[in-house]
Amino acid sequence: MRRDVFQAIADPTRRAILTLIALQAMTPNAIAEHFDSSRQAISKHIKILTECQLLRQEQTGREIYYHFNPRKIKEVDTWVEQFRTMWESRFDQLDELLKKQNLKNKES
Amino acid sequence: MRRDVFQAIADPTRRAILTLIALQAMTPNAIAEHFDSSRQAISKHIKILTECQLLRQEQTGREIYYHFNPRKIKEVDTWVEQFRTMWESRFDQLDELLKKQNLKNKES
DNA sequence: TATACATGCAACCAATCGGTTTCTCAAATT
DNA sequence: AATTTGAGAAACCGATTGGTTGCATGTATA
Repeated sequence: MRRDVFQAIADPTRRAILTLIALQAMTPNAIAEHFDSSRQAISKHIKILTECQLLRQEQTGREIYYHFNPRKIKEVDTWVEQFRTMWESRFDQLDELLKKQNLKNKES
Repeated sequence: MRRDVFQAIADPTRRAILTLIALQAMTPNAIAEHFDSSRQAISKHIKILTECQLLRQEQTGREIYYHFNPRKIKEVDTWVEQFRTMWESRFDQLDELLKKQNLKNKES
């Protein structure tokens, strides 16, 4: 049972659930109302998100409120981090770098 | 054929390929040497990464060099962005905020 | 206490995934 | 010209996925 964050956010429905829960903790029934799938299908998604700790439960009576855990989504950000400098260096910045190197070549 | 970036990076082998290619463009054979799977299995991963534009091809003779496309991985960053403020507001920062509010309450 | 409600779990199903082996094709090498 | 090499495509296979329906259980409510 591979249950890592990347596999969890691969599904668009699960990403939508996260966006929903991030705004406000909700019960499975309340979450399911936002989707066309059955309550059980949504419950399965919630289970997967909970198993990889993207959500945590808070039981009150017979209702279970699911809360979003920001720290876990940070793992994705950490992985993406290694590429950030690459898209931040735009073409014009690259051009500037090349110009400088040409200058340097001229000088030497 | 669902071919979005999130589904592409769900697989750990594909994430490793991206990390590899980000450093240097490589041919399928060169990539496959870094893994235990067969060349064809790696080729399938490359195909998926290419189809969602995380990689782009550059053919030279019979060899094909695969380049990393940073702009596409930015899509993941954009999605994660909506949660960033949530994990950046740590408990101590929240405590400070509460202290300030207490102060404000005292003053008023 | 009987009934309705909220939730989770199990069984089932078609589709997809990640891997393999085999084959084809074009380009390089001999 | 014959052979080797790099790469993609096809066929196949077991495991997993995402969905369904039906059932079990604990909690509120009439």
